[in-house]
Order: sequence, then C-alpha cells, then structure tokens
Amino acid sequence: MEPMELDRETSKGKEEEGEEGQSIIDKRKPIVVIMVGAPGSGKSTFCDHVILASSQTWIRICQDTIGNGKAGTKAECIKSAANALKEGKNEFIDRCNIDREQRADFLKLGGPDVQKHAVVLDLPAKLCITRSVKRTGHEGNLQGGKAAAVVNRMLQKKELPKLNEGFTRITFCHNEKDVEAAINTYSALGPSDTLPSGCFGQKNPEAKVQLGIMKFLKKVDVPSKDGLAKSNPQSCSHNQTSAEKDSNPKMLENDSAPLEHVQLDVKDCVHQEMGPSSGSIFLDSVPTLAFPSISTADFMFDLDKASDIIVEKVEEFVNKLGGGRLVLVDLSHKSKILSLVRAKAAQKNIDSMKFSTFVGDITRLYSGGGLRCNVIANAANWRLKPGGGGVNAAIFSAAGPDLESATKERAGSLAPGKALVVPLPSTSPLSIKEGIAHVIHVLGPNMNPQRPNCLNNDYVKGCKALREAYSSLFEGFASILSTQGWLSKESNEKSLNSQDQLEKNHSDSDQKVKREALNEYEGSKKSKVFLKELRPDFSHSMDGKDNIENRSNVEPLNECEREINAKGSLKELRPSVSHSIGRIDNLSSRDDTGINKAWGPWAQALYQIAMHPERHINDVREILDDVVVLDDLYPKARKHLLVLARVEGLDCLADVHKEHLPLLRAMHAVGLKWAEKFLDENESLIFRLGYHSEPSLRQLHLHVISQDFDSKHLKNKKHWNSFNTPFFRDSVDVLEEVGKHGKATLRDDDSFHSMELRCHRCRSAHPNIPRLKKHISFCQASFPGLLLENNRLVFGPGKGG
DNA sequence: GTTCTAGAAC
DNA sequence: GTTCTAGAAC
Repeated sequence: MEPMELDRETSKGKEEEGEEGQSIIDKRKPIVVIMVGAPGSGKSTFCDHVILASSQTWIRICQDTIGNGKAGTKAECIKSAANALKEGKNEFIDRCNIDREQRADFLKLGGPDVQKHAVVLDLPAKLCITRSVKRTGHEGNLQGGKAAAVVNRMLQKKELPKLNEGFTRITFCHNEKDVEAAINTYSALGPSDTLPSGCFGQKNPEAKVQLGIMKFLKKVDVPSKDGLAKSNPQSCSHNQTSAEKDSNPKMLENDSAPLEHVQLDVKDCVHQEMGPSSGSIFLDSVPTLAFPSISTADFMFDLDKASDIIVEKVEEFVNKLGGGRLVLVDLSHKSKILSLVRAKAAQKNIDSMKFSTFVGDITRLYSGGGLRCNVIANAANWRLKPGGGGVNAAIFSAAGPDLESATKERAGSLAPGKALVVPLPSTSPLSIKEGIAHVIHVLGPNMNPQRPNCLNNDYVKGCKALREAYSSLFEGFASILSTQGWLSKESNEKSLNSQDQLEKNHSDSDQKVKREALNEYEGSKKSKVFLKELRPDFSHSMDGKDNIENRSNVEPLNECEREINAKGSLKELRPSVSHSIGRIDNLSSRDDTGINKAWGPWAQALYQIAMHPERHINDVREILDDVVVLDDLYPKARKHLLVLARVEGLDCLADVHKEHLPLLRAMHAVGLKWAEKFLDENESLIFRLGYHSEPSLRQLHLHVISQDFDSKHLKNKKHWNSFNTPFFRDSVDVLEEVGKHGKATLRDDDSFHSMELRCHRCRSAHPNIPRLKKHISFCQASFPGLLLENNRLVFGPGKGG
C-alpha cells in the first residue's frame, strides 16, 4: 500500500525554511491524533506501528497504562498530552474516544497551534469482540468474556467524529486495508509534511443520519479496489473491499479475524455472512430475531417439510419486517435442518442480510457467538414452563426466574401454532449478558408418539400448525419492531393489533396486564370447548379444516396426565375406582371406537363406572341395563346423585341426539325415582334434575340435586353457577328439546362460571361464596317462576308444584 | 373434577 | 391480620 500523497505545501515550507532560517516549530504544527475505536479495534497496534516506522517523534498517550503502567484517568491523559505538546511532540491519544464528549477535552489541547486529527477504526464489531475476547495480556486487562460485553456497550454509544468538533482531518478505517493505509500515511509523514484537511474514507454520511434506514439497504457503498484514496476526499470515500471478497460473497468480512471463536459456520453459510459493508453497523443495530427450528427436535417433525415451511414463512415475512433480521439457530454444525434451510433459502434468493442461519447456543448468541440479537424465540411447551430439555429448558434456565414470572404474568398456557411475546426483565441474565429484550414463546405441532398430543403423522394438520407457529412468531417479532419504530407505516398498520397488545402490556396497570393474561388464559380454556365440539372431526378429518388451536388442550390432558393416571391419582377420588382406572385404555386420544377424546385423566371415573359398574359395586346405588346411579363423590347439597348413561360414545349433552331420547327418559325416570325416595325420607327437600352444558367428567350424567346446597363441597363460584345459571339444563327441558329438535341447547359459555352469585330463590346477589351460603341457609323465599314451571323442581308430597 | 396456595380483597 | 378467590398443579 502506497502512502498517501502529501500536500505540496510542505515542500514549499521546507524551501522557505532554508531561505528564512526559521525554527523547526514553524515547519509544521504538531499533530494530535485522537484515536477512535472500540476495544479490539487495533488502536494501540496502530500507534505502535506508526511510532516504530516513523522518523518523527510520536508518543502514545494511553489511558490503560498512564498510571505507572496501569490504567489511569482521562485527566491524567489530558495533562500528559498537554506536556508532550509543549515539547512539540506529535501524539496519539490512545483511548476509545467513542463519543463526542469523550473527545472534546483533547480537542482543546494546544489551541490553534496544534493540528487535530482523528483516526477512526470503525471495524466490524464482531472482529473487535473476537480480538478482545481472545487477547491475553491486554494493558487494560480487558480480555476474555467481559470484553465482549464492554465492546458491545461501547459500540452502542458510538458517535463518529465530525470536522465541526474541531478536527482538521478525520481518517475512517473500515477494514484492515484501510488501517494499513492509514498507518503508512502517518508513518511516512516527514518533519515538514502536512496531511490534507477533511474527511477521508467516510462511508455515506447519510448512513449515520439515517442509520435506521440505511443499514437495511443492501450494500450502499460502492467498493473500490484502490486501497488508499488520493488527496481527493471524494475518491477515498470508500475503499475497503477487495475484489477477492466480492468474488466470494460467502466469506465473512475480515479474513484475518479468528472467526472460529465466533462459532460462525463459515464453510457453508450461504446465509450467514454479513455483507462486506455491513460491519459493525449490522451487528450492533439490526433488530434480530434468533429462532430455533420449531417442532423438529423433540416433536420429531419431518425435517424436509419443516425446512420448506421455514423458508416459505421467512420469505413471506422477511419484507414485512422492515429492518428486522431473522436468524435460524441450531447447536450443531452438522444440523440437517440448517443445511436444508440454507439450501432452500439460497434457491429462493432470500436476502441474506435479512435471513441467515447460525450455529450456536441460542442462550449464548452474543457472549458465545458474537451474534447480537434482541429477540429470541423459545420452542415452548404448552404450559409455558421451564423444563423438558432442549431449547425450552435452556432458555428458561439461562433467563432465570424473571422469564418465568414475566411469562406467567401474560399467559398460563399456549396453544400449538401460537406465540407469546414476553418482554424480558432487564434483571434477567439473558438481558444482561446477551442483550435479549424479548423472548417469544412459540408452540409447534408434535409428531412424536412419546409426547403429548401427537398428530400421528397427520402432516396436513401438522404443516398447517407449523406454518401458523412461524406466522405467529414472526408477527410477534414484527409487533416488537413496530413498537420500537422499526417498521414502516404500512408494516406498522399491519401489526397494529399486536402492537396495541404490546403497548398495553407495557404501559398499563398491573390489573390490566393481568386481565389480558386472563383473557389469554380464558381463550385457551375456550379452545378446550372447541376441541370437544370438534371431536368428531378428529376421527376422520384429513381435510385440515379443524382449528389447530383446538388441540392446545389435548396436550395438557396427556403428557403429564398419562403418568398420573397410571399412578392412580383417581385413587383419592374413589378408592375402588382407582383399580380399574389404572388400566384404563382411553385417557389417551382414542377409545374403542377410534374417536379422539379430550377428557383429562381425572375425567374418566364416571365413564369407567358406567362401562364396568360391577367393578365398582361399593360405589354405586343402582345398576340397571341402561343407567347406573351413584352418589356424587363431592355432593354440592345434602342429596346429590348422578344417573349415568351406560352407552359408549355418549360423553356429554353435546353428544345427545334424537335416538337417545328413550335413554334420556329412562335417566329422568330413575332420577325422579331416587328423588322421590329421598323425599319420602325428608319431605322438606326439593330436587332439581339436570345436566351441565359442559361437564368436567366424561360420560353423560344427570344430576339429581337437592336445592339446599348445604355442603362443604360447594366452595366456589363455579360450583354454584354450574347449578344455578342456564349452564344447568333441566332434564325436562332437555327431553323436550331433544324430542323436538333432536338436540339440546347448550349454554357452555365460560362466562356462566364467573357470573355474580345470586340466591336461587330470592335472586339476591352476594359478594362471595361464604356470604351466599350463609344467605341460602335461611332464605325461604319462593323459587322464581321459571323454576316452578314445567316440573323443573321436584317437591315433596303436599308441597310446591 | 379437587387441592393447594399466592395474592387480592377486605 | 384474615378471608376469599383464581389459577396452578394434580
């Protein structure tokens, strides 16, 4: 690299000196070169090179060593620099000087008699980090793991110098060649030589002004092979990129950087490289979502199909994300999903600036891999809880309890195909060490028979769910970008809803946040309802029409529950039941008829009794051909019976059709019979017979319940409201509706369970269950007219009616 | 379905 | 401080 051509004035000055016999001071003002650059950018090395090669006297004012070889203060540097200037020495201010304020005091040195230069080592952040992390024996003891954090923090404050700060000359170096050229320029400087004023090697100045926009445009700079520019500032505006790099776009910038540390998969990273001009800007400023491949690990989703979906979804979203970048992460260089995705993304010409793959630990992207991401995705479980292994366990573990609590605040569960954005508290180690600001939980479909809610190779449903999962994930990311002003207006509008959601979560009161979390939870509860409604679909639907979301609650009923069931959690429920429960076939997804079931393990007891009452002889009151009668294990009144239908496939009222009318009549008749039997014993009792619109226990059962509701087991709103709102369907009405329409009207809206508590007699409202119970213990008001009609209530002889 | 319990409500 | 509820856990 040839040194920069020197200004001819200098020679002229020499001649004048000879003629006029002026002192050496007049030859040229001393130069203060303020070095600007992050740790690891090579400032000290730069100075050392010049000092060694130059014929002039240069001294290096280094804050890291100024205190008798140890780190000193800025004030010491200034003092030392001032003294050196008095002696007419040229000097380097070797400290980071990363922002304007840091530089200001040094620019005041020596007044106008001193030339103020800046040399900006604006090298890729990754390179600086790599160097800092790897170096040993650093003067300032900035090395190893902490260096990465320091470099990063410093680069965030970076403020490139401008002439109007007081510099007469600024040289920008963006790569090793620039650095080499600048070293040569300063080394070659003779006693009377002066370097031209102005900015040299600066990238498009607008890039600084509108960093947010420019950094996402593809290579704004036009590479030039010239190395150092000539005296014309224009010509040296950018000179970093060699033809060699251009010819091999797969190479990461800076061949000299020891990239293996950064764990970048250089060899085969079609999508991994930063463009030659991306440098530190890219790394530091681009909002980046790192995400693992969803469902392909433990959930055993076919890799080929998954990679198709990843690329398809990336392609769909990559342009909606404005400045955002997506990075698919996997642990191993041998990752098949990464290579598949890379190949397919390359085929589709997806912009590698916006999507790349990365080999590394998703919890250590920055500290372990130098990849700066502000958002990571978690392959969550439905419970949104730690554990399970893989990415989920790793992320929860690395994030500490903060993530769990932040998650819990927002939602209690997650449906397949859905994502949940969780702002990560700044106290989380993942935030502190890795700079992660958000975690997006996402749940994908499961193809692993050993895991809950297996789709049994149904890739129609599976692919749909996986597509939805990625859409949800990327939308979540977009919502984060939009709140941070990264998205265009159009994009913002697109993600307005999610933005709203986010903003609420961030700014509103705790109560509101909780309410939203509750809504989400309620939403997932609702999906349970759907699940059951759609259950027939499961038996034969290959049309993929069913709502993926519906499956969310299949999972909870399986993974954990299967084992619980085997251990007989229902033992407590009813000792004699447990024996058979332990052998139950069908808490899993299929029963004998091949119909998928959505019932939890706790929900199977009645079904078992109905199917095999002889095994529960101690628990039942009466066994008939078509019904079984038993006491409710947790009676909500003095008398509370259940009349079970002994028909397979009749799980609840929703399953009831016209052909079941005789059975319903039989159930009603048996219920009445028992009510009358109790009335014989205690004529003050009043009974009501009916069904829950959406029962918790499997197998159609008729409640026969006395209206005293005098029971220690009646404990909460749900208990009360399930018997005292339209959620409770009177048997007489069900008979009528099924007779007329072939089905009963269901009132399975969740809202019934949270309705205000009203006395079933006088309709007075009460603030809580204890107060209500106290009230009903003495309220003798007559029942509402509606209940008195149509024999909905069953009274003792000579009463009511 | 129930039990347990944290935290809200009082 | 106690009561009560809602949600998690089972």
